[in-house]
Amino acid sequence: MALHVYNTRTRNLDRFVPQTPGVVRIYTCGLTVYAPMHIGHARTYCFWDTFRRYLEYRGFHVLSIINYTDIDDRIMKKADERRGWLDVAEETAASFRRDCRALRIKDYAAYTRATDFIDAQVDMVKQLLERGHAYVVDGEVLYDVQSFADYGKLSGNTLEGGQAGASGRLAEDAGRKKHPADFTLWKPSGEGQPAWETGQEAWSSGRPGWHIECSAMSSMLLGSSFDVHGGAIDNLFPHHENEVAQSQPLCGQDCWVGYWMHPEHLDLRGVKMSKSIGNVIGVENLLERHSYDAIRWFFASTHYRTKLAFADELIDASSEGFKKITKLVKILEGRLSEADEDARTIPVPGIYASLRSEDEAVPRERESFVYGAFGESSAKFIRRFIEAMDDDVGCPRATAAAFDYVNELYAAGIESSDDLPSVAAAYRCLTRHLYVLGIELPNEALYPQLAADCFPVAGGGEAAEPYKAVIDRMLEARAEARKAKDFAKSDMIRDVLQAAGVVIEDTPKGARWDLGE
RNA sequence: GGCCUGGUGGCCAAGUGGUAAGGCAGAGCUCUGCAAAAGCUCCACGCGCCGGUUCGAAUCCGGCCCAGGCCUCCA
Repeated sequence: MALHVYNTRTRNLDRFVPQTPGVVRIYTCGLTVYAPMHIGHARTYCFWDTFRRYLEYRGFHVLSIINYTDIDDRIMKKADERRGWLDVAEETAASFRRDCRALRIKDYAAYTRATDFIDAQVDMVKQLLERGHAYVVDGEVLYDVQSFADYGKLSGNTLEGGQAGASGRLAEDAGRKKHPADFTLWKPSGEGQPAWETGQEAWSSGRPGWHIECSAMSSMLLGSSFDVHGGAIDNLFPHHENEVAQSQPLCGQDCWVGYWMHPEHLDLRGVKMSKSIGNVIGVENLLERHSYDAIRWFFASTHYRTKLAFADELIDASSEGFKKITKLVKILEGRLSEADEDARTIPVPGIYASLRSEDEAVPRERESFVYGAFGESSAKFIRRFIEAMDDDVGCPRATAAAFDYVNELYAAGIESSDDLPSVAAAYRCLTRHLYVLGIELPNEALYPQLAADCFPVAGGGEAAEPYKAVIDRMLEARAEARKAKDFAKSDMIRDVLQAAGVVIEDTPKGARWDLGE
């Protein structure tokens, strides 16, 4: 099976074929930068990051851009005499970047700001007016939805239906709008608000409407037609519907955007998170309570088009299982690090290539994951992983495959295996695939190719060094005491270490220790 | 009023015609001086309810019940 994704445009699971072979162009609707990133945003952007990582795993070159809506009433409301609206926008954008990095969301090729593309937006409004898709009322430019036959096709909201609930505004807009669904392309700015000159008589100065930004920026940077347009489910209507109405008539292509993908929302115990209810959890706050990898694993455990029930206890439960995986990685890392480079080198390269099907883009791995004692398990895991991810980015099945893989490795005795090349192959296989899910476990010495693609580690790992010698000495003393069957003494030593947060496990090869959480 | 999801074991969650993945929690066993870790075994005769199609349905069709979302700024 080749990669397929659910396409909102066709309401179908479509085979994923980018316009330019080997290159995927993605535009993602970003935030309106007036408040910091919250847990819901985190889910959305973690999904897009995983999607991007999987495309890259599959051998595609990905060009993805994201926007900041930096001109908005809510931003201006936050401004005061000390901080102008642009400062508010910039500060919020900077915090978004920080939060994204903390979640290991890879950098986008570009972060566009709506106010940097005013000219492109004005130009687009002009064209829409010329083509008869828009009209001017009192200096405001409105899009004429009835001029676009396919209006409503993307979201399923037809112009005929859904007017009852809008009756209040209907009266208000009567005589101004030709149709209640007509939306703003450009509007005059209020008193003291930022305004741009357009050089037009009928709509000389003002600011852009929300929908025109994304249309203008995406087409300008990615081309008149591109592969994937993202955002989250709430953007489907009206935002994406309106974007199509604006862009399709001007793009000169049969189809403006090939694939529309809409990740579902996250909700808190059945209640939608919203600012009015006051149950918004910021990313910063979340990261104080859970590690980034526990969060990403938790996100991966539910399909992106399924509503995700969120609660701290659910992340805790999920990370209980996940720990078993990261723990194995740590154990393997420890064993491999102690060995010479020669002893752990994987001798036969290129076996991985045999797992590819002919018609697929070529994964860039050159490492031989499938090797030696655990090769069978690794091959099975890779097949299941690809099968799951090819089927509409099926992360939950990919995580299940990872659990089974890890269980098989444990069962095959990898913990105490002296066949280090085999251990190294499994280690790479596991960490490389966790990487796709946003779990980064880089080790410069053991897997430099992967480490090069990971975020730099913020030196926490070395903190234990000064204590290592002391702990090792105490464990030696404990081993002697156990040998002499002086269990009172050996348990005492263990208690002391445990009180200090050192977790001890006895293995056939001696005691193993780790710093607990 | 219109449009649209979803209801799977104590909890989370996969699974779109072939006889219920995975995780958490729970039980027993093995190993161990003990503990920890790991392993093994067990844990939904049933997938909201009622009908129907089919050799066969959690999966398709019809009806019903329930929960939720969107139609207004929202990831």
